[in-house]
Amino acid sequence: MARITDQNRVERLKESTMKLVVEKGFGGASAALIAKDAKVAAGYFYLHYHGKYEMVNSLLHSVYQEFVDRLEELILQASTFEVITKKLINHFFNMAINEPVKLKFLYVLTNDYSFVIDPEVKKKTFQFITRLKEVGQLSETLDKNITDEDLYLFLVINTIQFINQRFKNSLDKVSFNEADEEHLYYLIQKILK
Amino acid sequence: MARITDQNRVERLKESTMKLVVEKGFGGASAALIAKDAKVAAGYFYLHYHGKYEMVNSLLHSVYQEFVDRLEELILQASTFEVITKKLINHFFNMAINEPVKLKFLYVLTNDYSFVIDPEVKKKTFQFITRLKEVGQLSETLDKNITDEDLYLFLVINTIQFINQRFKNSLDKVSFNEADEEHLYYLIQKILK
Amino acid sequence: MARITDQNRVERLKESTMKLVVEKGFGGASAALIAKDAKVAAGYFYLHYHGKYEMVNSLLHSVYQEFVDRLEELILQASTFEVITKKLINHFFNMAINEPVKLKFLYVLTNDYSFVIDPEVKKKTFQFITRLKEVGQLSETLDKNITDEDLYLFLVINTIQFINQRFKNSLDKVSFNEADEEHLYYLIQKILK
Amino acid sequence: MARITDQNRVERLKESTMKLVVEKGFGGASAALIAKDAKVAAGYFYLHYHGKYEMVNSLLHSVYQEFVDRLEELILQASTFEVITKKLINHFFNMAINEPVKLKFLYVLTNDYSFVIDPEVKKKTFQFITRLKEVGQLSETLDKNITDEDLYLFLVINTIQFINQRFKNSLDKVSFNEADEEHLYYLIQKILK
DNA sequence: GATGAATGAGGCTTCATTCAT
DNA sequence: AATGAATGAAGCCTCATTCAT
Repeated sequence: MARITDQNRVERLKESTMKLVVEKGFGGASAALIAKDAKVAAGYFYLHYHGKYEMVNSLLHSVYQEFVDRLEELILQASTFEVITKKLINHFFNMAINEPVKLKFLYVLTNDYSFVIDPEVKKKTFQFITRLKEVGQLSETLDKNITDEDLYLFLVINTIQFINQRFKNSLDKVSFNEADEEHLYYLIQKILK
Repeated sequence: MARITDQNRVERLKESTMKLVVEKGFGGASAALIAKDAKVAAGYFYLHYHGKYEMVNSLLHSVYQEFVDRLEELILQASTFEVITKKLINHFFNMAINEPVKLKFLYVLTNDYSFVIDPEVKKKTFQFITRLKEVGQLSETLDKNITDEDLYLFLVINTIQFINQRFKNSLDKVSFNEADEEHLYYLIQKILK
Repeated sequence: MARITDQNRVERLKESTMKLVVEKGFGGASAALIAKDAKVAAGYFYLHYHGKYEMVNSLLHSVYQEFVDRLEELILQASTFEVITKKLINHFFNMAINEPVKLKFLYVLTNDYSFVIDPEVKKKTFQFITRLKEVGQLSETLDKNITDEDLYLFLVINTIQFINQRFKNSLDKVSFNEADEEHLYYLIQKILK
Repeated sequence: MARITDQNRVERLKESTMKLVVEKGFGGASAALIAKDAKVAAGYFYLHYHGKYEMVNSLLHSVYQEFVDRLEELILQASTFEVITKKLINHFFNMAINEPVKLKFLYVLTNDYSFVIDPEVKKKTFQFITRLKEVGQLSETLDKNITDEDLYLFLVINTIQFINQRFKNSLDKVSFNEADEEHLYYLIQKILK
């Protein structure tokens, strides 16, 4: 019971942190504000993290890790390049719909020189990307000129940018449908050929 | 008569601001740090701006405006879609080589929910983008399925992301050559067809 | 010619200083604000005073001195206690009408523990007050129980308070007429008998 | 559970604020100085007030309110005009003896154009003054020519001025005895008749 | 004489963090 | 485990003052 309460607290804290970091930036999201939004005491998160930076960084990594896990999962399922690609794009669209704050958080912090994804994690990510590239090239569904960086750029970064461009340009709630997803996939596969 | 405003001071201030905002984020780039880096008195920039936010925002807009001006210039020169596209990509590569900090600054702040490009400026930008799309579609060098947002995403955002991915992944000085530019152009034209 | 210009500058500076010290207090009346209001360069008054405090203090003393001079003049004219009293009250009402800012300035700074009238000047003032008391007591127009301090309190401080109470309680321009002056004189003479 | 707000800290803060505002004026009493004098952390009072001005203003109002409360109390006790008057004067002498800083603080800030007593409070005060005037006039112990403003001036402002004149003119500790109080009462009742 | 750009000490305030409860 | 009162370093900014022109 006590355990459950605690998990709720931590969960609320994470949600509030992501929301406020997105809205106000790392500096603008004060510990007091986050705590208040999460309905948690000001000093609460020092029981779980060493400081504000560590908390945000740790959140960033767990959000990023989710993506890496999904990427790994897709690679290991050993399906075709097209399917993997499609499913990866779908992964981000699902986030956009179900956890928009999380996706915005990922967007904001990955485009920042003061937060850097752990080199080990990045390395592992690129191992999967390399693997994916090989899958594509073997089946001749991927342009030979495309490097790992290109693949990452168009598949991952671009998808995140596509969605966030929508979030930013509209003042209302943004909705994404299958047509949007198809459209983006259409564009991306054109590059990757 | 009194001293004339020293343009070198102002210039140093701008450079230091961009550099530190890139390195440490808006919050991490303290006024004292910026002033020190610019070899200027602590309160100096309050003679030119109303506050730190205003200074950074104003810098962002003037950097963004440079891009818009270049875009306008290219559109008005009435050349082909391909030439305009190529020259636009070249514009960012030139920035990457000659003014890397400025490009990083543009990258960081355009990917942030707490800094927003003035709607009027954004609107004007998209008028040029629309114009460019029309040029492309008339000459049948641009895929009909591509929207304004797509064009902006692949031509502008993507180019900035491509370059910054390089900056981030390498610890050393990054250099770009014509081959890189060609490569990116090759990829982009594939999408735009 | 140059001399005339200069005198105007200094005069404007004094007026602006008094006005702003009244409105915003000593701390709130910044040197820049005063200079701007006086249409004078920011560093101008350092040619005449050693600093802001010195300027305000010197102004206070010259305004206070005006009163002392008037008091002396009245005493030396060797008229009756009643006439002197009436004319002293009239002196402040004239200030209220013709130089309200000056009177407010005097009011504000004399009711302040951080500005103190020079002991020498105060001493001299009380010599005149003592002299006045003697005049009153000799002619039996002044209550024997009244001390120097009482006389100063009711004649000087009270008159200033009477006028400033009016200034403060009304939002519009305040006007004083002979009836007001008569009324105050009536009240004061009741005390002094 | 967390610590309970330490009322001693708050009390010390109030004392130090009043003391330093009296000694150095609002501008001269810096937040750091006040905090140090109160033996409290630099940012402490922002937990209780929104800023320095608000703190001082709030203090002024609570000090002024004490006087209004006393005035109300005296009016409601339905005694004679003379008794009320005497007790009111006594109220200020008690403050002078027991809480001299508080009285100086009241003196300094009520004689300042940048601090204004809340109009509602002022209005209520004058309702009591009017009531007092009526009491005086009904019992024919108050001169019919005396207005509300006069009554306030001589009873309240004057008493405060009388005491503060003493404080200012003497370098040593000032003491007040019953004779002083009698003396002032004697003078005031002469006016009010 | 007069200006006003520039300085930098110091003001007000915030806020990450600690710790008594 | 959780709270929130308290701290104080550090942030942003103002402004009295200087001095090159």
